[in-house]
Amino acid sequence: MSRNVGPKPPTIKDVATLAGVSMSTVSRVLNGSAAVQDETAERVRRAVTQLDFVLSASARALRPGVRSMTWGLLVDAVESHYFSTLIAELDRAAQAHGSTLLVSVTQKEWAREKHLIKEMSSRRVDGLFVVPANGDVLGERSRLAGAPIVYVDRIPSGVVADVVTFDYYRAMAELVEELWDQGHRRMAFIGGEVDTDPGSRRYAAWNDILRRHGSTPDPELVSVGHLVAGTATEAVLGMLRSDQPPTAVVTTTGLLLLGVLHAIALEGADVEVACSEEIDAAFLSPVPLTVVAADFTALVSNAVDLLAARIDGTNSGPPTTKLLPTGRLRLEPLRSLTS
Amino acid sequence: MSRNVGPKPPTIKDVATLAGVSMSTVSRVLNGSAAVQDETAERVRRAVTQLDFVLSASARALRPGVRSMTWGLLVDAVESHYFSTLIAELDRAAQAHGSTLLVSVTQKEWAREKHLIKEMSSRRVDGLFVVPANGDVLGERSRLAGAPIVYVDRIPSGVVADVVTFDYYRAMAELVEELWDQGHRRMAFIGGEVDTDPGSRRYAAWNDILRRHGSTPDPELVSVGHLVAGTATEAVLGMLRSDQPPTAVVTTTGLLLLGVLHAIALEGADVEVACSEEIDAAFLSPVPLTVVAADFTALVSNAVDLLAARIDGTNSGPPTTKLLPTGRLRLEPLRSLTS
DNA sequence: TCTTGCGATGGCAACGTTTTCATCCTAGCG
DNA sequence: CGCTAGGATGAAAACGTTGCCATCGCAAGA
Repeated sequence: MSRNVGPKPPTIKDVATLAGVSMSTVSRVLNGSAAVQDETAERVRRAVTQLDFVLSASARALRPGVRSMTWGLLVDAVESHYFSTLIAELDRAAQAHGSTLLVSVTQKEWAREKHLIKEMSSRRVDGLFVVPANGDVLGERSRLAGAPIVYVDRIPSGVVADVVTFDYYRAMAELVEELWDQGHRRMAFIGGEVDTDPGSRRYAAWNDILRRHGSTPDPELVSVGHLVAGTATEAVLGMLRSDQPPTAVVTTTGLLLLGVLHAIALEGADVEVACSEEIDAAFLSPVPLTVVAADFTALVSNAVDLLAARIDGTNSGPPTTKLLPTGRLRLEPLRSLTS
Repeated sequence: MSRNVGPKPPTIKDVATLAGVSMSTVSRVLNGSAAVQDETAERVRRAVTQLDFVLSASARALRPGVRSMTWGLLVDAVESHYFSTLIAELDRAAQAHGSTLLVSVTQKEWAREKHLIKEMSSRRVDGLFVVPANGDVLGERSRLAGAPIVYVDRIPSGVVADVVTFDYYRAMAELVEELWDQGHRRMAFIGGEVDTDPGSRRYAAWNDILRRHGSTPDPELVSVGHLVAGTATEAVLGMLRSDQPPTAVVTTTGLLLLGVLHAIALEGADVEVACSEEIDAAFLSPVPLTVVAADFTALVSNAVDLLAARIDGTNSGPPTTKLLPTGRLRLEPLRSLTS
């Protein structure tokens, strides 16, 4: 049970001693917070490299009013392409800004999100990006003090807060409109969670557009609550094998799209498919596909600008919600089933 | 430019005052580090909830010998399924252990990896998981003191360190052997970076197995250095259109597999494909597919056990390298091109 | 009754920084 | 030559927490 003690990391005091100056001077050189004579500064810098010294973020964070140059990102779950893209873009943006991004996972549990917000705050991140989980029934979210928060992609329930997300309602509305224009009258809807954002916005759009055209969605063709691809596959198989199969299938996430395509490939069915998210294997689809193209770079740059303005106090106005527009991508199958 | 100052978060002193005890007692209650009378403890706990107090991780980390109950994960890049799986599993494991996982991205740059290791150490994480980037020519990696490090998935170059990875050499060797046994004599190899781990292990296996069978890989059928799917697609297209097309294509990552399948789908070619990584859209493949199945749960639990033992000093022996075995998955196409 | 021992609690130093304040030195000016 | 202004540097007080040590009170044993 020998304690694992490597040689303790050097402190600012060690650097000071080696350079023959005071701790204050070292601090000034490292932060550029005050003028230091060139020669002295050079000596300090040499000592720093020689000792391979880095300032202790913990000790630094203790002083009030000091930026940690660290941002936090709380993501609800780590499934799909969508999540990697978000992290990659945010990390790039943070790096460009000179900050470090720390990521953690809430597993879609509100209790965990709350805990992690506190945890990150206690590590004194300058600000937080959060993909909110559901479950805040007591409106606690609004009472979370500490670092400023920008909610990303999902709209948190029952709180006025800074949010940046895509206009998922409009995106889905356009998908359904397009299918309608193509003449499809028997469309199926395969969805995930529809009580919570952004599933709720997509589901609402689906219903609204059909009703606007005087059509009521056939309950046989609506199947929601899917959390994995497998159940979506089964649902679609059932529909395709019925006496009145759909001519088009609308779905929401990339995960479910794979499930849907699986069923279609198994049956060799000839239906049109539309999805609210992209997937990178889209070119393998056996049927025509329309997907919503979301510009994550725009999402991230909006979120970053907003958070940065909150952090440095440039923006102290009321919370804002920003809905970003989306594009659309139509893909014909490379190898049609019916060829 | 109004400073964004919310009401300062409460300190342990505030809790002590409210509960009518000393700071020491509050600390004892919160850490369970010593006996406190039930009634007193209860009063403290009430004060804590009333003030919504959380210990400052920064201040706490300042004391020597105190665990932060935080682990760091440095990942080289955020592409592909592989990466999400790793994070998800590690996060689960950390949570089960009672620790928080902080993730950051090295973007495959050694300088950034080094900086982030220092950064995380300065935040006093108890230990680090690192998917190493390449570029450590000076052997600096071994001189990184601070928290214990377990390298994951990739073997860092030129350093003796704790590593947990899959046996990618064996996995690739088995793939090639299997194709050989099936009678394939013109196999193509599409690879990414082959100078660095794990690409180098895979490339070596490919070469070794062919040579062992007395066959020399046809240079026309070997194309490496692909970083995106597009170039792989072009390479495979060229091969398929030549007068002596391959009968099988071997590739390494999920990203490249998609590129390969794209070419095959475009040409309507009838070749066998093998890949060293899984993809979730495998069922859409137009041709038979053999993929290596890697058990990430095993990878993570091995890494976690190792790190935990290093942290609490249970294991202070020399560094170990662990190569985990892999499985194999054969998938017939749902809808064959030639049907 | 006096002592001893122990359980519960409080006081205080230390952890590694930043920053204010004071001090020192030098150059410039009368 | 004397005085001052100002630039460079050092000393020391926080920041919020933990752990050692001291103190206090009370019960048990002599």
